[in-house]
Amino acid sequence: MAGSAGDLVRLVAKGHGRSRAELARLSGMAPSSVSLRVEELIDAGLLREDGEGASRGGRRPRQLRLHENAGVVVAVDVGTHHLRMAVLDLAGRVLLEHELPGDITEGPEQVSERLLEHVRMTLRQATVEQLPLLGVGIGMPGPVDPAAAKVIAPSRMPGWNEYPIGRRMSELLGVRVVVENDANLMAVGEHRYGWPDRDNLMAVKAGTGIGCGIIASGKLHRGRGAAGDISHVPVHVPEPVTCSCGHSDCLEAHASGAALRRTLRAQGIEVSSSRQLVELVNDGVPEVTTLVRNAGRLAGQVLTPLVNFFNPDVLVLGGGLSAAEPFVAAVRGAIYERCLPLATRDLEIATAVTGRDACMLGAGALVLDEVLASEWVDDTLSAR
Amino acid sequence: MAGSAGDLVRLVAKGHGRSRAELARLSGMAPSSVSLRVEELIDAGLLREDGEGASRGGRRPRQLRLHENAGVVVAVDVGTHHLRMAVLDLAGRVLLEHELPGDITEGPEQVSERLLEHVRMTLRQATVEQLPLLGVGIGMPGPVDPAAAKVIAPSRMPGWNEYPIGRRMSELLGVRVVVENDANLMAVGEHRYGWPDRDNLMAVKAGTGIGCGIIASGKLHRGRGAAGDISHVPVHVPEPVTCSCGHSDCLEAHASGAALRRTLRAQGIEVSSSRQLVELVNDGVPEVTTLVRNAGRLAGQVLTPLVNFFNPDVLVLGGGLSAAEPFVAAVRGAIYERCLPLATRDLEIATAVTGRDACMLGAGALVLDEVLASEWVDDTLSAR
DNA sequence: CCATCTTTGTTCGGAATCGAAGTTTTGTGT
DNA sequence: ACACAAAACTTCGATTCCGAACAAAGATGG
Repeated sequence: MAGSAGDLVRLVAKGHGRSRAELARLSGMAPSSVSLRVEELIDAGLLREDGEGASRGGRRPRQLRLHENAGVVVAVDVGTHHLRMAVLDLAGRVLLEHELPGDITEGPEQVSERLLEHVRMTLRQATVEQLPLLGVGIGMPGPVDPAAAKVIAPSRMPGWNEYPIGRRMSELLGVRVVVENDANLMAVGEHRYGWPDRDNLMAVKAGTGIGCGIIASGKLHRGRGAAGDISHVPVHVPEPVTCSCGHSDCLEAHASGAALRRTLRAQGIEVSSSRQLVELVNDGVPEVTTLVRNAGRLAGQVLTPLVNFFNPDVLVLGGGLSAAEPFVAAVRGAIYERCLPLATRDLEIATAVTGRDACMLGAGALVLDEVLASEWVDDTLSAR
Repeated sequence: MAGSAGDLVRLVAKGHGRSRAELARLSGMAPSSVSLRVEELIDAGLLREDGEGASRGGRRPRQLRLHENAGVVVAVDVGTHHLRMAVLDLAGRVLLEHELPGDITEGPEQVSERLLEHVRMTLRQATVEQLPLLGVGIGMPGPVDPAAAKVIAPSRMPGWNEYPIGRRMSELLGVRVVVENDANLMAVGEHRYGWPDRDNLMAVKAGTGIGCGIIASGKLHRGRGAAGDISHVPVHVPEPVTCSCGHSDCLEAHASGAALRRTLRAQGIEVSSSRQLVELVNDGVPEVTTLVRNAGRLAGQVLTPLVNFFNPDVLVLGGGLSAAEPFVAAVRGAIYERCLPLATRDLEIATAVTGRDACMLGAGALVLDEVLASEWVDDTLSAR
């Protein structure tokens, strides 16, 4: 019925449309139509007025925002050793957030059971108790087929291949569920929360594994579904290490958190997580620092041609290793040294603005996009 | 006035909308509105009916096409040693086409003078004499700033830096002129004429230089303006050769047509053009074949990570060297050997469908997009 | 402090768009 | 050969949407 109500809601959600006049400009609709439509959306409980903004030389705009009681989404970041979860309102603001340890190798049944339990528990908390759940976004540390909402051909997740986690959660929670790769989500999250005006962005997630998410023209680029893989690019190293893919000079086999821990173990230094690795770097343990710096150099070596090729506005460095300054410095150095001046002139290289939350927030942003693009908006409108 | 007439024309132009019913489905407009609007467009001379199509179980559709007398665009491919030119109708069909030798090092004044003269001469030919010129698309063999319609920082085009060829042609011809890099245009041309349903495509142009054009989600990806550069990626070679960028292991310095000719000259074999190079390969001259195969291997080595990263549907090989079978075979081999199975499983690797016309046709497609997205459609409608 | 210009938002009549029902023309099944 | 379904348009009344003028609120500048 109401053809373009969704457009208006989406503009408000992204923070681009803050007043009726601005919505009219951005949506191309007539100011009068926008006014009417906004009135309906307010009546339906989707939008609400939020005081007045600053004048720009005339009457002050009556600011609009999404009504905080309209509904919430749940965003989940499933890591190899943790489960992070948040409840977001429709504008993407975090209402609740918590993390618990986990182990993805326990297998899909175990993990999704635990996940489900925690989602339900979280939704019973006072802050969000009465609010309808509209969707769930889940990030997984491996290749994902978003259409089927399954993990496919994962390397460090035994038992997960083809497990239909999306369908399962969707059936049990009764809402739409989107599943996506964690590096892709990091790109989405950083784009949405950190660099909303930069339409071409690469986000490198260097943690236990190494992956990259791509935002092209403001949208997540998936290619045929596997885009962003940088883990099996050959790098220049003296000693070959056999990778899971069968080659011996893959970036992942030499520069991932897992690879670094393996090397340290051979030197008699036992490290259990990427976080501990970074602590050792910050404590100034020379062997570890050298290793991490070298990993950064290798990552930079791989990223250089990709930056020339894709020519992004921003290169975001995230994941556990990005908390280690030598890693970041080495990546920066390699890129500035070897990329074309034309490609680096206006390039921003930054660590993740949203830090450890990037993937989780990306999951939220993705499912929010889906919800706001769905029939839900029109249905809610016509329901009252 | 007529808000969405342009959408309909564009759908017909792209070949997606072939009947009123199909247009209604694709545009989202009501069938009745489409019918009325189409009637107007036919009256205005923009569309015409073109017989009936095959039935799909009911009444046969009355097929629509752009009226061939509505106007034309000129597409130009400025090469280092040639000038190719065509006149296209609004649907992108070639009406006239011709090539003449040229030398880009003569400088911008000389070349654009010659270009202008030939455009004017071509437009006086009987086939297109009465038809209004609506735009010109120009491809240049170097980096281009499309917004300013200038060449920037070219390496093999002395005198061209910042030369405002777009503005100059536009002033003298009185129509809009778009200027774009040749590899980008090859991607556009191949996407439009060869792989219209594949939305992610890489087109490698291996001729005198080496470049790559990117189609992401169906649109030309420009990044910050320099996207697609693969010429200065380091490759593994025994003997360093200093490149114009100051490094010694750039792909371009070892695998471009210019580099191969230089190497052959050192061996006492004088070759004047990429075409002659390919002839020698086809004649089975072993030194040349080895060299070209090695160039293909190097190009493949550079493309491998890019294919993993971008994960396209299609990789198009074009430019002079792509006519040499050993070059193509070596690229294919390198990619299938080292890319991820997930990335190559559904990947098509093909030589340019439109052959030597790719860049020129891409220039036409690009300017056609601009014309059909401009006010021209609405103006023509309201003019009668 | 008042006139003027800007910007925001609303009112209301006319025009464009929709959508449901109808017409035309064809495949399909019996 | 016939009824029936299906697809491609067309007609026409009901609705929506636009756009120009207006009202509200405030900045600017003498």
